[in-house]
Amino acid sequence: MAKSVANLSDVASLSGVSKSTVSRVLNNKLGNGFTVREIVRKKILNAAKVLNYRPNLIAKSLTEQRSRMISVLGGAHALSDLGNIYQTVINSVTRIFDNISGGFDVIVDMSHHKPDVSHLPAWKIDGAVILAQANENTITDLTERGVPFVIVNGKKINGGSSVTLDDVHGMRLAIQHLLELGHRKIAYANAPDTRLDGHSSVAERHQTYINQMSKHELSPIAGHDRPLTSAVDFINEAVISHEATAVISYGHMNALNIMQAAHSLGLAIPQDFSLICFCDEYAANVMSPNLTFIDLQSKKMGNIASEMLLVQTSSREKLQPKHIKLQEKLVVRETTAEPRVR
Amino acid sequence: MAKSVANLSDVASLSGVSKSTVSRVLNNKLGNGFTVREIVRKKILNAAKVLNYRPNLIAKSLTEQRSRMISVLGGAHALSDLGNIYQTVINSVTRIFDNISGGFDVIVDMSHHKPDVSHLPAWKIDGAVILAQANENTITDLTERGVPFVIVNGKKINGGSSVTLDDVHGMRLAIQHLLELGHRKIAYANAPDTRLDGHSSVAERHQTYINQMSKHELSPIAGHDRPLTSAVDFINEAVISHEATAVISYGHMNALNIMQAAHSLGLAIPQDFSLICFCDEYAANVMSPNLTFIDLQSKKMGNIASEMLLVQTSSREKLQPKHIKLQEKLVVRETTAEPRVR
DNA sequence: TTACTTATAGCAACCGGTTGCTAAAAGTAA
DNA sequence: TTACTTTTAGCAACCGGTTGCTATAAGTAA
Repeated sequence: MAKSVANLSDVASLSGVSKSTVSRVLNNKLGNGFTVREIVRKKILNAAKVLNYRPNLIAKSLTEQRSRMISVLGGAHALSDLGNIYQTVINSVTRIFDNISGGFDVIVDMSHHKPDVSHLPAWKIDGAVILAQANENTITDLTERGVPFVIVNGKKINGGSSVTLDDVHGMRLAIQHLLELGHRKIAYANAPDTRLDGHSSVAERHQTYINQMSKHELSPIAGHDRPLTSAVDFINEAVISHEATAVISYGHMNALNIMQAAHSLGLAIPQDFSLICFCDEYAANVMSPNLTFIDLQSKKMGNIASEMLLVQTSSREKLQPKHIKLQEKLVVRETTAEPRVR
Repeated sequence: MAKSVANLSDVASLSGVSKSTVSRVLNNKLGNGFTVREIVRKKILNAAKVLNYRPNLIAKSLTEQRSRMISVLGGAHALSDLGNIYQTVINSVTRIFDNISGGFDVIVDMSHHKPDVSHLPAWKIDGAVILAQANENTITDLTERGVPFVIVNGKKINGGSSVTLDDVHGMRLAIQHLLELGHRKIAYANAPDTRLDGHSSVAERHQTYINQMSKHELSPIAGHDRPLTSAVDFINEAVISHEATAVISYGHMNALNIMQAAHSLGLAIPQDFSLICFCDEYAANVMSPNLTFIDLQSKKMGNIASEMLLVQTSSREKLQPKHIKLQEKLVVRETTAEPRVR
């Protein structure tokens, strides 16, 4: 066997017609001044099957000037925490594009790039989903090449669409829920240090916590303004010393640590204090007891991002970018309750 | 602006030489009967910079007959559990290929494929890493196209290399450790139902548990032969009714559930029972208290797989596949101790 | 039978690069 | 000055497809 895989010419010579005829038949591009007799058509189809012909997509995209590849940039974020929302986003993006007829391949970039280098793959892509953020070079690159992109859960950028979350609203929901249960001493477990540098959620949730507490004439509980490093220390300070009856946690990993620490300190949730955290349904579901949480709508973000990208890639002219902000939702389960009377 | 991105011809005409000269200069393919004057060289380099020229990798790989893409198949496995070993494998594979000079792009396939369809992307790839398993069509495809591949933590397959774990040895280590501490009633928390259908680790760990117990003339504790669905039920049965003093857990998610359930039942670890689980360092590190675990060597698997693939892709002729089996290791931390005297 | 349509299929250029080979210019020895 | 090397760079084919246009065969009306 000289060549392991057959190409168009092989099919053409086996069926005794020209390359162009084979191409048109296999791609069903009849009409437009071109036809074949049924017998020729059968012969070509048969030859293709016999030779196990697969079009070389590289050659194809060279002529078509499109690759049918969608790139997800920043996939490494999905590997950084146990079960963060980006995993869910990736899941829903791939699921949607997999089901498009005509088939897009979704390729996820997982590399850990230098900050000053474009993240884009060197080949042509038809669109990109950016998780959280991408460096400036990547954006420039995208813009220059005219590749449509959608940012998921990150800052809006000129030239691209975005789907973001309303963290202010989410924090309000959390505090309101706790207030309604009767809590007054509400602590906040801030993001750990390792969190994506300066992701807006860190500042927004924290700032809103402060604002809302002050709006209700309550004082923030000590510990809110430092990254959470030791959950045990945090509980000792906020819950034990300062008598907080509820804790709002930046994310599910914080919540996990706090739950474990509470147990080791002999505290029960929600009997000794209530716990509420920001995360998505998937993360909340694998924890026990079932967490009360502010739903980060990750699946919905993925779906919307995909739809937006799909519209842009299939349209011939360049469309105006769209920006969508989703409302976070409160889901009440087992870790919040009325405060114990002390 | 007619064209958004410059191509070889643009650079050629701006610098007043031919395409071929530009190609050779930009790729540094001098020698071999070809040279340029320094002045021409400078001119070309400059023109390329001015036009912000980027080679079209699609065209390039068409002629070079290689794409410099490595595909990781079965990435969806990495999204199924919180922090499973495949995340670590993906991390180390991308890290290694990113650092190769000449640059490989690692693209991770995350889609949820039908079982009867090849997982391979439709374009040419230079190599593949298969996480756990791939369906038959994918393997056939790989073989026909002559793409070298390495299976990580899955069954060996003719035509490809593999890196696997010795689960028998791992389970022996776990049991031996517990025996040495003085445990005699050792329970096993089997994989949950949702675990990759029939992954060999499920059967191997379970079977070895049975064999080792019997070898030491001990009886398996009830519950070992059913998938773990409710950790509370499991503890009630194995630890409370049957007085197990130690639990070996199939994976870290089991362990997490068992720890939470233990707390809710008022049992302390390791005071009331010891817990040991199969997982990798990453998963073990994010749990508290620090788990005693059988280290699944995920980073090492990723590294070895990458090295093997690298050798195969860079060699001209087809190399003999290699199969490597790694020893799992016992890491003793805080969740195992001598059994309490009852 | 002739003239004009319509059906059928191939030619050849092109997508954006790479590379074997050849041609022209410059250098060097005799 | 002539003859032969060496330096320098371009021609054109090729990778594996797509597609506008044209050529030929067959069909139909007059």
